[in-house]
Order: sequence, then structure tokens, then C-alpha cells
Amino acid sequence: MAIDQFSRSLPMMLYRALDAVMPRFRKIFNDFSLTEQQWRVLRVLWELDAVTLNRLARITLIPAPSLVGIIDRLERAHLVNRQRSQSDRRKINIVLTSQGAALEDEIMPRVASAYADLKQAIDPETWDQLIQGLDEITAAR
Amino acid sequence: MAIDQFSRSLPMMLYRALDAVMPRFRKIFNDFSLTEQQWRVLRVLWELDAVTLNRLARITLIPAPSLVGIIDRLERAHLVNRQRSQSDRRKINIVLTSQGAALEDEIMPRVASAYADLKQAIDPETWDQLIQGLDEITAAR
DNA sequence: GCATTTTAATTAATATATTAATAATACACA
DNA sequence: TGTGTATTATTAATATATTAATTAAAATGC
Repeated sequence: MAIDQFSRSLPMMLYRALDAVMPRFRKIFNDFSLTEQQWRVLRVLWELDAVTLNRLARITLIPAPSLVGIIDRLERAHLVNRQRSQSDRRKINIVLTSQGAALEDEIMPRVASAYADLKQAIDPETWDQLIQGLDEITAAR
Repeated sequence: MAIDQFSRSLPMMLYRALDAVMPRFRKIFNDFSLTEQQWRVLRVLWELDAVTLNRLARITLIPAPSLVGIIDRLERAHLVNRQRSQSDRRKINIVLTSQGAALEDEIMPRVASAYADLKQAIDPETWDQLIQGLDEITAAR
């Protein structure tokens, strides 16, 4: 059956792994009325004080045009603000509101716990080899 | 830098690997005016004669509601047809048109070649360990 | 047989992805 | 100084993802 050749291709296996892994996290995000992408933005802002939209796009792997709408909705939810950069007026810094900052303590423990559960389900050596393989694929040009 | 903890989390590394791998294939699909999802559907139909929408959803990892529109557009492009099942009239079989079948010989060689290039860029043992790691993650419940 | 429950495909509403184009600003440099 | 070029964010158009609800048909229990 050559259908196997397709189903076990690297891209399909990557997609399948994400399908297996993400629902447990999305359940948590959903409890806070956040989408996965909105969470990624907050997750970065909890570490970095002010980030331009372009840089945020690179770090979150969210395409800039998508990010525009995502920031719109986070702004509407009073979790972030846009601040025009003074030094380069083309740039816009995204910053947390106090509400957005406060979310960290509520969400992060649950996500960290779910992540620990996931990691624990896998043999440590297999995990390391997986991460290393992903690094090499990402670097392969 | 705890931003690293996020960027090197398993989900982000999976997304990053896909971002690194897929553009080369999408370029090929684009030459035939196909989206990645449309290609996945055709790829499966080239192996299986008639597949119900639900089964197609499972194999392609495309959510059924998305698949409805994807099949609509493939039908409009005269590449597939819908056929109501006689034995169970709830089911709909998706089948290739002659045009859809003919595409295989044009696209598959180019995709197979791109895939071989990708695989060749990675150390074989690393590749195997990556595949095995993805299998374990997918199985981890 | 009939009511109940399941299943298959679809619709609906909202959010995001993809690709190309655009407006405003910064920059290089003749 | 002004002109061409690159960069940043955004818009636009189309396709897809996510979740819940709906419709029609089939299976199931009694």
C-alpha cells in the first residue's frame, strides 16, 4: 500500500505529532478564552518587555499579516497595547497591559504541568533524539 | 533567556521544522495551481479509488468541515467528483476525474525528487531517530 | 414497528494562513 | 537636495482551521 508512503512522509508525521500534542494545551487556552496564537503572543511578551510586530512574527512563527488581526483582538480584550516607536516611526511595539501581565500566573503553571506530563510520557533519550532531529531538519537548506 | 524555553519547546520546534520543510513543496504545488491541502487529497486519491469524505479527512489530517470546501474547489476545477454511496446514502465517495488522475504523472516526480533531496540532506540515522521520535509522540496519550 | 441514538456530511461563525499589493517612513547616495 | 530603494505595518482576496450546530440517513433498543 503506497498510501503508507504518504502517511509516513516527514511532513505528515510532523502534522500528526502536532495533532496529538496540541489538543491538551488548547483545552487550557480555551479556559481563558485564548486561541493558540493569542497564547503564543502573550507567552513571548511575558519574557520580553516590548517587541515590534515583525520580531513577534519571527519568534511566534505567526505570519505578520495574521499577527495584525491577532494583536487587534488582544487589544480589544485589553491584554496588550500598540505603541508607535519614537526612534523609528515605522515600527510598532507591542506591550502587555497589567491585565495581560497578570494572566501569566494563572496560565503558565497549568501549561508547564501539561508539558511536564507530555515529556514524562516519552523516554528521555528518544526525546533528545527527536529534538536533535528537528534541529537538523530546520537547519537543512 | 526564558524565551528560549518557549522557542525550543516541542510544539514550536515541530512548527519550525514544518516551516523549514514545506515551502519547497508548496512551490511545486503552486506551479499546478494547487494548495497544499488540495494536493494531499489528490495524493490519497491516486492510491485509493474511492474514499468517503470522513476517511479522507482522517488520512489527510484535514478537518472534515475544511474538507467540504476543499472538495468543492477541486470539483469546480474538474479534478474530482462526489458520488453518493448506494449502500449507505449518508456517505459520499470522492473519486478522481480523468484530469485529476492525469495530474499524477506530472506532479509526483517533482515532489518525489524534492523529497529525496530533503532526505539526502540529513544523516540517515538522525532521520530514523526523528521518525521514531515522532511515532512515540503521536502514540503518547 | 416506533422512538432513540449514532453516524456522515454539511453549514455557520469566527480566527488564522497565504500571497500580493500598498502607505508611510527610513536610508543610501549621486 | 532630491531620488530611488528598502523596511515596517497594514490591507485585500482567497483558502483553511476550529468549534458548535444542523440535516438526513442508518443502526439500535424495546
